[in-house]
Amino acid sequence: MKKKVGLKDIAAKVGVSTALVSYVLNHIKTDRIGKEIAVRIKIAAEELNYRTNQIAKSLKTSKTFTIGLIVADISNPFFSTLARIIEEEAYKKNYTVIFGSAEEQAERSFKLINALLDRQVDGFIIAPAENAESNIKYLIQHDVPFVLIDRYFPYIETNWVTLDNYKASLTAVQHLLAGGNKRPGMIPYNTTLNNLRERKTGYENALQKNNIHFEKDWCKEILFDSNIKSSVEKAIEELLAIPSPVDSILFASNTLAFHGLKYIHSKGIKIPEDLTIVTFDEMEASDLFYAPLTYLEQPLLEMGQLSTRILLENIETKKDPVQIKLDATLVVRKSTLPVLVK
Amino acid sequence: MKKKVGLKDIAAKVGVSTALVSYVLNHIKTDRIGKEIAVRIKIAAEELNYRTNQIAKSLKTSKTFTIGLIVADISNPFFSTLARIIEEEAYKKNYTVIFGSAEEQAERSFKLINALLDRQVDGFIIAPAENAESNIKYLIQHDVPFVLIDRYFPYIETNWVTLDNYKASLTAVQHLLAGGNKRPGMIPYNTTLNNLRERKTGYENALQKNNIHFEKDWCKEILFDSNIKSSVEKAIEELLAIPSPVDSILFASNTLAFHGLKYIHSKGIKIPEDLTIVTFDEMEASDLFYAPLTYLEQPLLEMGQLSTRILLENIETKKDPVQIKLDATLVVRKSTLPVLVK
DNA sequence: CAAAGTTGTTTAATCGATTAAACAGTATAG
DNA sequence: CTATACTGTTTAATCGATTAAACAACTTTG
Repeated sequence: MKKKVGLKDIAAKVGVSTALVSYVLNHIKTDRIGKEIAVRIKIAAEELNYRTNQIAKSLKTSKTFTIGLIVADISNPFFSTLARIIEEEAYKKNYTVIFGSAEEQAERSFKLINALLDRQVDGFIIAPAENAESNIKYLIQHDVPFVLIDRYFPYIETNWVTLDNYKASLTAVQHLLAGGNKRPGMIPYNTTLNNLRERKTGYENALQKNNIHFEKDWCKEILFDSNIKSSVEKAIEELLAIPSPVDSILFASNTLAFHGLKYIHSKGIKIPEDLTIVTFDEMEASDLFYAPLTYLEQPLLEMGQLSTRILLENIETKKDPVQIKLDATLVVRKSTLPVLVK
Repeated sequence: MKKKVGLKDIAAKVGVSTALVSYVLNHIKTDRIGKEIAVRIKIAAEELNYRTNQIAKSLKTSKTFTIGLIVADISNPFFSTLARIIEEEAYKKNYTVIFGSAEEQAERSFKLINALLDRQVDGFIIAPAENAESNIKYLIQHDVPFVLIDRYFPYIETNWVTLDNYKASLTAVQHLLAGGNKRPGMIPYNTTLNNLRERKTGYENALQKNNIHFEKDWCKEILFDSNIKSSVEKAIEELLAIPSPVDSILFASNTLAFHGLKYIHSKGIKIPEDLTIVTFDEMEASDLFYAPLTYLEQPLLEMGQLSTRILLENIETKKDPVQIKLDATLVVRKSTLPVLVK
């Protein structure tokens, strides 16, 4: 690369010390600095196209104005949308975002965290993988500011922003019941991740509250790292094969719903006549389906902005942990249109 | 944050100079260093949980092992998938990725480039916005290594990796004609971006090669920053309103196809019986449609990996510009099934 | 008018590494 | 037995900023 312009070059050109240049360009001690020389320095900086070397600045100030974003998979629309929002919010505050995909693996996430710590990021926004508690504790031990997003660990006292998954499930099931369904089934994940478990709990408690006896055959968990497509197909098959089959299904994610829907469709099952469907997450893909899905929309904008703001505040000065649960919005579409006879 | 362990601490613990510690940990001058002391240094580093401060290292070596990724919109699946691939490839080589969304605005992209240059990124991978030539020239002037991806400027001699858009369109139109269509229409973008223009050129030349007179009413351009939904609807309406309407449509992107399909469907037009459809980009969303779309699949993995590798090579040592056009794969599905009578 | 305060600027240490060059001690060669 | 080469390690400069403290030259104050 070309040799870069430094404070030294400006100082030389104007005939002053680098200290003075630094003061002028950083608007420090403005009251003490000669007005005329300040102007000359600014002009020289402009003429030389000076840009401050953040690396040098960071070394001295131990602040990089950089945040690390670690998600399971940046190509997943949920995370990439968040990433966009976070980057935008960070950019406004002069921060820059480094990201990494941890692929749902705690070990990979640990490596990423360390790689970014080596680069002295000022803090992290993390959607932690299953079993990543140790990573989180590591950050706490090292006093690194961070905010968990989407997922959190109930016994670790820290910042997080997540959906109120329990409530969301409750809402969805209430909606199913209100539409006349008698035997709502669910396809959740089999995982220790708290946010996903709460989706299941919400479902169960909704049944309970409505005095519906919950049959365990109504709920088929999908292993997180299994072949999603075939597991979902098997799950649906089973839900419909029991003596009194479920009349509706709540899917715990758009991926599950996507595969489920394809299978249901291929079996000639009619939605919502034969089966009513609700899913978590936006499901634009079903816009083209004859029965667009009713879904629980997550407030991604709020989630991304809040987590960024909380992080930046924590970087400034240490605060008490903030824990936020946001509400999903039920977007009702054709897949849950009430059908009179069922 | 906790005070961090530095070379100095290791040096103090072992009773040697920081220089020696640095040599040992970086495997330099291994032949000269006492075997026993090397072991003691490594052990001490381990015990103290030493991690090198990349900022300090970068300042001295003027290398950050960081690359900047600038795309129009990281939440767009095309770019987020690329981002994932690029990050993965970079990670393998010990590089880290900083990204920014330029929102298709050259000005924003310029700001991002400078912000990342301030952070001394070693190079860039950029999907340039329309009218961003000046940004690119700026990088060339400053001798910053970079690779353009997806888009490029024909008169700027530099590295780029893109789809062979011309050929892809050609393939798509050939496919339409082979299926018995006589009047293929197209909905491309109205833009100066070369890659998108080539899609239109490919379409036109395909007609020419097959001795089909191209009616300009067969092609309705969509403004890049218009309200896509309504422009597409209007375009389709017009394509079908002419005396001899088109019998097939090639969409220049998945976004266009998505809105187009919704509209076509709402009008009760049958695919492929009444209208045959092909689109650029993956179109998983249509998996749930009664007629999944035939599409031109882009080799994202290759694109991402190649651009990353080319960039890293250029960072190592300056090379001659590499320019690569990759082939799309036509994935044939129901939307172009040959219909005998039309 | 001497002491104290202001003003405008410079000096020099520092952040945490890297690395060329120096150096002391030992081994080898002629 | 010098001179030379090698071994193992340290010294000290450096990357490009920041910033407390020093300083010289004026002003003000009592």
